[in-house]
Amino acid sequence: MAPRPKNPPPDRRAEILDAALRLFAAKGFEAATNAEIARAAGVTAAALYYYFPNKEELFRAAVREHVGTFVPTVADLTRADRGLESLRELLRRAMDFFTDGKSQMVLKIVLAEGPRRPEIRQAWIDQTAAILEMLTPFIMHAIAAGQIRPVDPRLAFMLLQGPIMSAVVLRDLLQIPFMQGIENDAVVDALLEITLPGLMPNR
Amino acid sequence: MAPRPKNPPPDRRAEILDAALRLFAAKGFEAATNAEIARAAGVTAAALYYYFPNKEELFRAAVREHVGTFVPTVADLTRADRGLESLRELLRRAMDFFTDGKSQMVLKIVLAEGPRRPEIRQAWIDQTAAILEMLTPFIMHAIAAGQIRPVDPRLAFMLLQGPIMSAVVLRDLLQIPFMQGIENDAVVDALLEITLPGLMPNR
Amino acid sequence: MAPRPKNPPPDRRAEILDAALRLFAAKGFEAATNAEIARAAGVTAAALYYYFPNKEELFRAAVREHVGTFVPTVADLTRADRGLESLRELLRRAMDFFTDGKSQMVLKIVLAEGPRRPEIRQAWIDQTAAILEMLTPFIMHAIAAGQIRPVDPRLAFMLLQGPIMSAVVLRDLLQIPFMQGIENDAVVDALLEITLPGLMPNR
Amino acid sequence: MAPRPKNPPPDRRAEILDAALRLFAAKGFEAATNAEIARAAGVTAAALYYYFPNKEELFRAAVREHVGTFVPTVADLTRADRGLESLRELLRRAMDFFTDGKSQMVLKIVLAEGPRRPEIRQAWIDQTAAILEMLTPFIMHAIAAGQIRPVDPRLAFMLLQGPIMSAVVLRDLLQIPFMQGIENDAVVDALLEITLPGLMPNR
DNA sequence: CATGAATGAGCCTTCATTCAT
DNA sequence: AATGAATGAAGGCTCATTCAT
Repeated sequence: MAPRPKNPPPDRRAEILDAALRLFAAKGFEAATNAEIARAAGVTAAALYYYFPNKEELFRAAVREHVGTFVPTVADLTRADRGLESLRELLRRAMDFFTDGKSQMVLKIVLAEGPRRPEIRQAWIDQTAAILEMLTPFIMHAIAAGQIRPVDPRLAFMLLQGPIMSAVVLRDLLQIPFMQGIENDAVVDALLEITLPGLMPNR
Repeated sequence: MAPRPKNPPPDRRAEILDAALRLFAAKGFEAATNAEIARAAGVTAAALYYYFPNKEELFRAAVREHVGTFVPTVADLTRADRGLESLRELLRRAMDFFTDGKSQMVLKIVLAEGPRRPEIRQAWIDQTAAILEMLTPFIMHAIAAGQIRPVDPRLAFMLLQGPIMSAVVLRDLLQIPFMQGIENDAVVDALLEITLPGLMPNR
Repeated sequence: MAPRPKNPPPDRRAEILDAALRLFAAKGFEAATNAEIARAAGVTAAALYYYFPNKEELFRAAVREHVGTFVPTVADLTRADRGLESLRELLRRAMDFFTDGKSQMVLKIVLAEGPRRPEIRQAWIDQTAAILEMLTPFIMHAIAAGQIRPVDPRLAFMLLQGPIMSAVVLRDLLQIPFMQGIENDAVVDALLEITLPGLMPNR
Repeated sequence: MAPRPKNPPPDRRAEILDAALRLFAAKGFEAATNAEIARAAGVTAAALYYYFPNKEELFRAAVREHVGTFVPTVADLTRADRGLESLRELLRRAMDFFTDGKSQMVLKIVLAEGPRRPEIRQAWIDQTAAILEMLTPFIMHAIAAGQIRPVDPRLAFMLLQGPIMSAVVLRDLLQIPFMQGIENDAVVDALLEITLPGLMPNR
């Protein structure tokens, strides 16, 4: 007899996490109700308690699931250190990453709940730390190689990441009309053509 | 059944708005309860309804009170157009402004509730629009004068404002340990010495 | 110098009682709020407490003002005992009386609150008692005179008053469509031509 | 946090409706609180919201449940048209029906809330319409058969139903002392012996 | 594995009432 | 004579959570 693959095994847990992330991002932790999440996941509110001890944990799990996803990308690019080329690629990837739907959900959540929920903040801290730990030696190396001028790596980070964040927040999250129509590439190009040269050593 | 403190007739409305802003920033719209806000303002929850029709309106009023406060500063500096000097001053002032307690409260609220509350988003949009309307001609003028190279003013805005936002969000709102100890001046200096030169025309 | 008649002295108390009656009839005791009544009377809610000790008393006063107004009419007609002629006149007057706006307000209130408010019920009891006290001897007299057949005066009362009440309740208070268009006169005529003959002794 | 009585799974919904009807009749819609109703039904106030979307709907459901219960009786009696005999029976049944506890609750509610709540009024309208639709041809038929004299069926209705309503309202709802002790039979007899003969054609 | 039924706690809101002015 | 400001008490409703089935 043939194996019974049956219709795709409904991964309830994943479905719930998915619905949860969506609703937490859309309405915030308090305003998103268990009932709503459950409905979106196709189960009953009571069912949530089979998979998670409580709403708080469901929330954490949903966020954890997606925070830190960008770290491997950074790892790859810094490891294969091709200098400025890697940096350019990194900026491109970062911009694309934070333009993705799920990333924006997480970002929304982190910006909204991070300031008041230690665990959320911590998750973001961990992620940032991981990235900076890889980026810092990379930048130091570039400085030593005379490719960029000596700066506090944290400031360099802000200078490069800030505009990306600004673009995502103003254009996507707050949807400021004036900022609509600015392409991801335009932002990255501006970084590459303006900020990056500024970072280079005066000849 | 209803005694009442008397003596110095304080500005209840202002006190309530103050407490409201504080608590909304600290806990979010949903999590901040009327009772809490009232207590912080030294009145009863019922008193809130004497001054505002409901929680929602109190919230809006509290936010409106402080959104847009930075606009006059931009107006002053762009009007007295002293070129790059004005821009430098503007960056310094912006950094200081968003480091102020009240501004950070508003920022927290806007980042948290803006994506889901049209009125909040609109308030921020209006503010940004006002600033950009003054900044755009200013930048165009600088381009015409050959002081900076030709760029989309919106991208210039992102390049300059992004790092400020990044600093405030990462260092102050999310309190990422790695970012602690970075002074406002350092950020502004980095902008002035790195991004700004990058904006200048190639010699 | 001429007398100073000034603009009609605002009889606040009367205005308040008026507004109160209107609103109590329209929305019921609980649903009619002090603020509403006050607004309708052109004063502040606090002002009500200058004229009445509390909402309850205002309510009673408003009802008392108008309950029993029909008694004098009955008194006149039974005193000047012109037999059946008086009875006919009485029915006509009763029908007209309860068709009047204020009477219907009171009736609405009595039917709604009477069953649960002893004072209201009592006011109605007193009124009914007064009427029956005058009507009973009148009917007894008519029986003795052989004008109507011997019946329990209370039943006679029901037979004659019931249809009037039915008309007012069904047509005016509940506004049953089917009953619209029935004139007061038609009801009175039916009573005079049908019930009254039935009351007469068999020839 | 939420234990619960179990054992005989009683019909909660019915129990709630029952308690609701009782309390709404006794204290009116506004004055009857959810907590009270719930207590009377042996559940928590929150449980009401499991079965009904809100207080208003609970109210409607409770009333609807019992309005119109008398219609089938009328149907039976008019269908099996035994002329005046049927009418006599109908009056007897009507009197008994409206003397029943539940009917009086509903009547209280309709008289109290009908004038201000369209849905309640409508329910009563529908019921009355149903009855009149059966009664009208019945009366026309009796007229045609020369059993009663030609009258507007609506007036005939008032003449017969009015005294019943009067009896119930004055004796039972308002509990006017003077009207106590009047038996249902006495009212029906009066109708049969006085009003009915009046309705008959003059010989 | 999932649900239906139910609850306790708490929140927003309304309202009658007070009292200094 | 009347009001503005404020309150205490309560009410309707929501929601996370539980548990027997």
